[in-house]
Amino acid sequence: MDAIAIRIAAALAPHLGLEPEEVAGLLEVPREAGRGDYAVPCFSLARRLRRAPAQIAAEAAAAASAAIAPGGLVRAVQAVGPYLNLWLEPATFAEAVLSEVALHGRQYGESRRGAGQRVVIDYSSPNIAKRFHIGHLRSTVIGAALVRLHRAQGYEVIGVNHLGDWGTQFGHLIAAWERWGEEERLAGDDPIGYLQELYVRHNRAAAEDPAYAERARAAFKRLEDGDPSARALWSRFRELSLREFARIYELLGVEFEQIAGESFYEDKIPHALELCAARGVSEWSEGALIIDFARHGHPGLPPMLLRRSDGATLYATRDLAAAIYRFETYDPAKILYVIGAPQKLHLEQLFTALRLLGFPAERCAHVAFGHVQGMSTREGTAILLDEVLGRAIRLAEERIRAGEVRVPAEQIERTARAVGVGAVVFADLRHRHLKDIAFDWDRIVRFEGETGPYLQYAHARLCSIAEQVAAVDPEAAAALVEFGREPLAPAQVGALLGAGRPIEPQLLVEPETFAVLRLVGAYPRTLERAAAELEPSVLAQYLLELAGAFSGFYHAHHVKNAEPAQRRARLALVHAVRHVLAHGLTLLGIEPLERM
RNA sequence: GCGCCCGUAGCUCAGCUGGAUAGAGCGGCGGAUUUCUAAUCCGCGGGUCGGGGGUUCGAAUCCCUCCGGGCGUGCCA
Repeated sequence: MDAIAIRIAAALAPHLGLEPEEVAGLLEVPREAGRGDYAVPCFSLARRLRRAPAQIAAEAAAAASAAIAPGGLVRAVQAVGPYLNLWLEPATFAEAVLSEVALHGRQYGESRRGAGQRVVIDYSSPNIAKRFHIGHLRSTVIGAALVRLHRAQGYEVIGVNHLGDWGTQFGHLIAAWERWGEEERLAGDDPIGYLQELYVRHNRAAAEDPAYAERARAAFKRLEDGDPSARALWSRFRELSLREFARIYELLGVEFEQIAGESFYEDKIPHALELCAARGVSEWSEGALIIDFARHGHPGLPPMLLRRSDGATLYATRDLAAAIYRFETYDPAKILYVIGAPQKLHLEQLFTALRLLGFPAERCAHVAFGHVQGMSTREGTAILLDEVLGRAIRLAEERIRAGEVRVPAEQIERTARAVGVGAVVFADLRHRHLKDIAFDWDRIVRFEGETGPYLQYAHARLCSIAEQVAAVDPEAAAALVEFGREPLAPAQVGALLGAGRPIEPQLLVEPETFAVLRLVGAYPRTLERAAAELEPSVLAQYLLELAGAFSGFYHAHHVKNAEPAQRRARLALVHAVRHVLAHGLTLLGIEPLERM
């Protein structure tokens, strides 16, 4: 919980006989005006304090009201039934919030909660030799956001791209190549498209004629057994794919600490299987090696296959070897699997297997998301990510050129890219992601309303205000030059804020201003919650609220044309909002723009 | 068959550790610019929170059940 919440809670905590941290956890913003700036519902305290909620609220309100001092943060406390409603002194609140921003500077919002702990995040993980389609976007952007959110909480994060670069699918590919492969086409300008075509063709053939399926299985077995020609082909296909993916990752601003596909764990599989055998977890059944969970106290869980009857390993085997490797190599506090909801059973099996083997499986979590419907590579119905991003960027560029062009000519391309990508990324991150979604062109490349470009626009506007204020009032800009940048010492903050100082908080008291400050003050706890709940959408929704509140302020009040003292105070607000917006957007993987 | 997930305004979604009169955006209609970016803002209309039952002082939120949709369920990943 952040300093602001604790400061607010501190006014009530002693009268409730609780610690400020506990009260801060209960703090909420009443839905309706007239019920205070904040409220503490007392229901959950009833049992602990052994009194009725309404009585708790009434007594605490009476005691807290009596203790209110002029100039303090809390201006009034009122019990309404079981609620403890409180009104803040806007000037004191403004000072409190802006002090926090000044104190932490560009690190405002971050914490060291996770310091000394490691987190492994397994995300993106596309299959090689297939095109990157819109269904792969989710794991990539959610995973990348979780990586950044955890770093902002002080964790050491190892982002792993667990490429699908092994398995029977390569049997299909190799078999297809050996049957139909044309060297010229692989050397052409769309090698991945060609590989995918081969794969699809072989898969279809296998569906009708079991002989093809058999050849695919045999080809993978050869690959796994180290057959040189199979290996050479595989390695070539893999290189071509990585080159293709690199382009997309660059566009999305995604970097991995480790690109370790399933093949990386090939030589780690024996260790995993030995462990299973040694602990008595695995057994042979119908010629295959399995873990029969029913015999280990998990009656409802279907068995997990570790080795097929022909001896080849499976996805599950490699995932198990990967998890063991990660536990033994990194000793992580968390391992997150950012993988679609359809794989829930598979991960449940994996986690249960790890527990049976004696690993702390409770540290593993499946960050699941609904799949994009109708995206099948095999059926050729997938919409390519390239296509989506390309279209979004093109539309963004048209938009920039259509109106009054504020972007310098040499920046238009870059800006269009940021806006287009921002729209697509935000469209994916803005909601909780368990529900399946139907792909919709119009929705994903929208620039108005609750979108990425809306946030970028708010940010650009903030930059523009700051720039223009600096032009008309260089003294104001100079006075605030340290605010929101490097973290400041308390004495420096004191010199910056207060009556007669550069930033006078008593000038930041209008309702629209208060609404903005309340959100700025809530940023640290929002980041904490987004990371703890593994939900980038928590941050996305918050940023929409903040940008909305700022737009309300913008239309109600002027910065540039205000009186000098007022202008400085509002400029500080502008800096603070700009910082939070830029920081939050960056965490989501969206570039904050200065002009658009 | 069994298991899991989802169902809130015409559409897309917030709200879900139970709590005050269920909120946004899009779309529709009507407005706002002699001043900092109209990719903005303000207003209006729009809901038996899938149906039913239960627990509770109180249910969109928890439990049961039914309906609808999706996914998974031993040799794919």
